Amino acid sequence: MAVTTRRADAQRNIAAILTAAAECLSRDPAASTSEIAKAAGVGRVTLYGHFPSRAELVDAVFVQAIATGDETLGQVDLTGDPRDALTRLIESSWHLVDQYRALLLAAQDALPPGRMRELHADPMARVERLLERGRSENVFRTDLPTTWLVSVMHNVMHGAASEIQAGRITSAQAAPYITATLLAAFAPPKPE
Amino acid sequence: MAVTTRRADAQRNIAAILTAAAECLSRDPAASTSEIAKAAGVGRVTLYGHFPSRAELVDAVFVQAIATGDETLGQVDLTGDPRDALTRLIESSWHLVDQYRALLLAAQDALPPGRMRELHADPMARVERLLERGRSENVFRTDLPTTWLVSVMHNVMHGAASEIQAGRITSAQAAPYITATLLAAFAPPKPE
DNA sequence: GGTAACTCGTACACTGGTGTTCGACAAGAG
DNA sequence: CTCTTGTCGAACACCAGTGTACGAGTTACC
Repeated sequence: MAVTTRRADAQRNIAAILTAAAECLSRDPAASTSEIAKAAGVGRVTLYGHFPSRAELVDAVFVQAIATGDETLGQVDLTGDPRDALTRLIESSWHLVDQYRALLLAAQDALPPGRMRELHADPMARVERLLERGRSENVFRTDLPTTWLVSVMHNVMHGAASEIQAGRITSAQAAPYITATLLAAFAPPKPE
Repeated sequence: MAVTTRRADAQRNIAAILTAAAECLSRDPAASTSEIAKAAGVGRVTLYGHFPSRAELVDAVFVQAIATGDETLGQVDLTGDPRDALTRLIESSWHLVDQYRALLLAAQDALPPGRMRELHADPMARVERLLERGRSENVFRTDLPTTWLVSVMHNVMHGAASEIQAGRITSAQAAPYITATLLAAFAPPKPE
């Protein structure tokens, strides 16, 4: 974008808008630009001066969230027994999902279809790589496509987030539930 | 509802609106009352004459869908090995989910929170009963709450519906994937 | 201190839906 | 055949949000 020389206060405002948007959208996925601007201590016009539309703002917020999230995920030790590695990865991923759930909903109906998946490419590749390794070591099942397993992981986590929001389970219970469920779902089918 | 004496054409129109709404909402969860009225071959005013608000219309459509769906589910044989019974139940449920997915999204943001769950009570009880039986026969795991297992089933199915919509799997593949995943997830943990 | 970049509030146009009102007209029930 | 019930279209008020235009004021930069 050739950010040649933004004035200092402009940069400060952009940052403020970004973090305010993250907060507001996490509280209410349908938060309006007015709310966000107010929360950022900035006029609505200023907001539109930096982000041409609400959609692009949401996109920017989401990009940032993915970036920091993916960085966290990058620090997870994925070596050793794939089952243990997956447990660690789930733990970390779950925290992120739990945290960014509402933001994700916001992105879902503000961004063009496919954009979400595009942005999730890196974290998804991480999971896929681990699953592939587990498959080659015969500790994960190979009778279902890897992409399906990734999808299951994704949906179980988001389902857990819904359960929490509905008050049926607590955030603390969720992680072990998810882990227990997915490890069983991903194990090779019994020889029977 | 004290349907004392509706005139015949009124009843016909109500039915037409209901089925038209089901169609429209299945195509586009955000379908407007104008679209629905037009599809029903009825004036918008007539629609409002029978349903006080869009929300109540969506509710009525949803109630109807649940009723017919639950009837279908009632015909599934749930006796014998719980794993086989679950397979059959998944098969039937999956068809319904696949069919009514968009309608469900419509209900999600037109109905007050909790209403959906309320309407899902019967089909959910059906699943729970089967799971409980399987648990008592030691073919389903007991280390996780039944409600959690129900939630997993729910989310895996809806995840599959998303995958189909995104064109990543086909409707035919979905059922066996779901079954294979859930049977593994619900089995008792290995003694190890 | 001059200048360009930036911000602010108010106001406005536009959009797309919801729900209501009106009066004229059609159709079913008895 | 009449009267009630229902229907129709067009028009309207309303709402909430998005994005734009203007002009005056402020702030950073050199």
